[in-house]
Amino acid sequence: MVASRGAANACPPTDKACPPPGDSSPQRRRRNAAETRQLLLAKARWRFARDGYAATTVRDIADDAGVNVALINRYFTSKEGLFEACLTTASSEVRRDADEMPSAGIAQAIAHRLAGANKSEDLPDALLLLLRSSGDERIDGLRRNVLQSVSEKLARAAADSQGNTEALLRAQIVLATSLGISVLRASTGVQPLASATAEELLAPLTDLVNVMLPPDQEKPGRS
Amino acid sequence: MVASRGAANACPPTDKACPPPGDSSPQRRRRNAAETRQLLLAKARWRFARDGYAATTVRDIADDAGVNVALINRYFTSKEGLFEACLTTASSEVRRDADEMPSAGIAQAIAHRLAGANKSEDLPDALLLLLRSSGDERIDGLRRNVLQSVSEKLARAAADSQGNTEALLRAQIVLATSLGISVLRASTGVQPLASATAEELLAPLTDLVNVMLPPDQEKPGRS
DNA sequence: ACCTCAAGTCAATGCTTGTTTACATATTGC
DNA sequence: GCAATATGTAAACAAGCATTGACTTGAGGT
Repeated sequence: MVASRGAANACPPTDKACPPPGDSSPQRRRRNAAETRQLLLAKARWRFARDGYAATTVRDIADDAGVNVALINRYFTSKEGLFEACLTTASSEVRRDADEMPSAGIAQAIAHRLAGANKSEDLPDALLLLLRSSGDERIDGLRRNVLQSVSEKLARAAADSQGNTEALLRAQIVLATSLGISVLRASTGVQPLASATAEELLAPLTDLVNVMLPPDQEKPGRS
Repeated sequence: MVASRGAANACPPTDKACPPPGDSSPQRRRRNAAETRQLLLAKARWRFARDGYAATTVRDIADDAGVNVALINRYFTSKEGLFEACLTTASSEVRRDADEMPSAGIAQAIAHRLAGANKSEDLPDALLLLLRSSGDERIDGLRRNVLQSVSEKLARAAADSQGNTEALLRAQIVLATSLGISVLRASTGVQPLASATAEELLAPLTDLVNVMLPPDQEKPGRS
């Protein structure tokens, strides 16, 4: 708390001893630009999603990747460039996922994505990234665009007719639920939500999606 | 983007020209410890909730309050102490609000809180603060405790019988929805959610609460 | 085998940050 | 009014930050 003299910052936001997953790269050629670029991207994405932009230092990312800090500036020109690259890849993942969203079984898809039970497992990180800001206006615009179009796709996937404003609002509330669950799971250990499996999430989310994104035109009964 | 040489940080996370509300304090005695302490607390809470812990500088807060930076350390001993003070006040507000939650009309209460249409208006900030971390384990424990107990209260307010695990999970999902809506409204301008009024939020939230926190024992029908 | 250039490292550099020390000034009890 | 003290200010400190240019080192073509 009170360092003897002029302690600038005594808060490691994430335990250094908790590195991003997938640390064991079996055979990695010692010098391969494309490979280390991808590695930096993956580690950065994990840190940014978990700790936010400001709390993440480029040295942390470089250490996670096991390379020198200067490579970040070489491959991405700046910390902000790296963040933008992370956001771009995450955005396309989320967009693709929203495109593949089936009209039936939306809740199941969401549950599996949130629990990270899917093949990729890093989709929760992609969602979290959409809530992190670097402070740059242009990059924040990207975030807003993704969220907007995903919510529109979600609204259309349910009731594919008119661009009803309330349908869009409801879709954004479902999106807010997904984001909120991601945040709660990642940054607070609230139980039982934090360690709920996809199967356990499925039942509540099914009810939620059914009532918020009604496949038929008429609203559900409101007691 | 690329400052000529050794530019450390070129990212103002929040526009300096967008100061916290309630800037006009009509008559303020020039020297009043309790008053400036409260002022610092209010401005800090706004910044922390909006930009997060790491992206907020003590100089920003002091400038918002119109006082010298050193006063933060005088009254709160450190930046982290100030953050903890913010979190403590916000926690008690959220706890009190959860206590006053009526068994009927939960959705209405949530909608009004989220839209900031209530008297206090700063409850969305209190919710956002519960998602912000300084990296300190002890303070993060406070956050977790509040979220846990609020979700338990929420679960009991709906179905006040058994401490069913699934009921708790559902309550935490409702909490996640509230937090997600707060974040989306505060940090991304996604429309129509960002500028939805309490009245517009009411209908969807009523459906959501009715299905997620069933007042009766039997589950709603799942198609 | 060697030469070359990409891939990676090292050691500053200047800036920002949180914090503190020394100083100024208003307020209050007498 | 006058000291005593609470309240606020200014300047400086040390550490950490992102960034950069000059350097080493390894892989691949000839």
